[in-house]
Amino acid sequence: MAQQTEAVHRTPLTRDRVLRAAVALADDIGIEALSMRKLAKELGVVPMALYKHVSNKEQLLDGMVDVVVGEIDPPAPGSNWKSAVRHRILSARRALLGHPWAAQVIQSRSSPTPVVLAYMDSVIGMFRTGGFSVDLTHHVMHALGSRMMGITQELFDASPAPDPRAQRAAPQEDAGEYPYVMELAAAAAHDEGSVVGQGCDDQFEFEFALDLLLDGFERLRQQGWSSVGHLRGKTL
Amino acid sequence: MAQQTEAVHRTPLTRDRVLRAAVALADDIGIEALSMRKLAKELGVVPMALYKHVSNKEQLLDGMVDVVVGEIDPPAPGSNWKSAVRHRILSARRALLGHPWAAQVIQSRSSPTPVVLAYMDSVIGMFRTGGFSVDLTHHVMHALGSRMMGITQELFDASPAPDPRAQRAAPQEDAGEYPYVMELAAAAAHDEGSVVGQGCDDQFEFEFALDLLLDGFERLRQQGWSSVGHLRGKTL
DNA sequence: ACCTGAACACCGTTCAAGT
DNA sequence: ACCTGAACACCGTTCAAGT
Repeated sequence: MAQQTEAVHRTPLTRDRVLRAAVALADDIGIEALSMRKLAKELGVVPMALYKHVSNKEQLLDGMVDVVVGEIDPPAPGSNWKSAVRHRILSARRALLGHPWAAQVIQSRSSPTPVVLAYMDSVIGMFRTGGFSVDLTHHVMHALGSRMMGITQELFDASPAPDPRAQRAAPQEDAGEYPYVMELAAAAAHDEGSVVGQGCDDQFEFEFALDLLLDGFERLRQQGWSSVGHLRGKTL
Repeated sequence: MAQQTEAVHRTPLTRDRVLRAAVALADDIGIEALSMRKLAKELGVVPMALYKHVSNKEQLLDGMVDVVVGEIDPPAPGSNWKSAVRHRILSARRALLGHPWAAQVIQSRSSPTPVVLAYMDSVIGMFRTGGFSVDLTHHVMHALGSRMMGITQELFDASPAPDPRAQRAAPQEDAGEYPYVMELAAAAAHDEGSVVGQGCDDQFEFEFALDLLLDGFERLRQQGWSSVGHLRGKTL
């Protein structure tokens, strides 16, 4: 115990070591259980020692996101815009899936770090060099939203959560309520041939939505779409 | 003060009063500042009194979401599927915009309440009665994701956050870094004719992405699209 | 100048003691 | 049986006292 503390103290604490330890700890115990105090204990230092390398917990989370974004593959050169964007986003998704907490933390950040900004810049560049106008690129980036980072926002699960609370809260609507939800859930459970409830193929759903958007983008690009002439909230 | 406490005590505490007070308090002080203790003080009761009506803070948040979802307009009858879905989702968005914390809280819920499930069911029903197969409806609901609740996931802002930290963290890359981001930000700031930085019309961006998806859905419906024959993660 | 123990101002929730 | 004060086991962060 004292020996381990000694050994840990030998390698000096750096911002990088703090961030990597935070990522590993969050992977291990979950983001909601991650605290400055536990992280300090994991590194064999006193909690206050962390504040030499990250000014507060928010900056720690920023840094953790940077670690994940660093795991995204560099852009593959020499392909058309669509497959370039597609591969980059699917690579971001792969990086994200390695860290269950990452999607949630990324979405909680209030302003992008330089690392995130650099990733965005490269994606924007793919559209621009692929023949998208500044105007269209702008709207297309908004339409991608967090999907650009490989994040998909699923509050629809097609498996209405065998949650004990739901049962208790609505005793009379067990059987015939939510007929359309039930229909979908039943079909999803069936066509997979797997256990009831699991059902959905997340990767398929992600690519389905991504391709739907990319195809839409391509169509607008070919049409020479422009926001000029469209109704805007603020008139000129 | 004592008078007010007296008056508040007269009307008995109910789950509904607790939830409405929580919504009002979160609107007022922000979701991160909302605590069981502050909510109790606001209602003039001891913290533990809340636990008679919500079993823990998670269930309080569930209930707060239900209040917001309750503000979504009922479906307008007798229109085609696309305008029905469009209006319902834009109504959800309007409800959400009244409560700055709502989007974040909705996305943090692990399983839908009966109220949320009922809303989902009605949206699914619009697709089904509009001629969508169970299969296509399923994937289309996934593609909508949280946009179905009026939520858009913007981590791209087109205004690279005049954050003092970013300046400090990257001193040499002030000017020429992120050229594509800068190009977009400049164009967004310009074509609005407004103050630099504000730039984007969120409502326009939301509707742009929503219509892009709905148009894509319509195209697939007309084609009689089916997931059978498409590559899936799990082969049959 | 650096480092850190103790303290501050909070949390959500449990529980036993009071009515 | 109901209600609630005090306590428990935590937080992130400040700060003054030590080296």
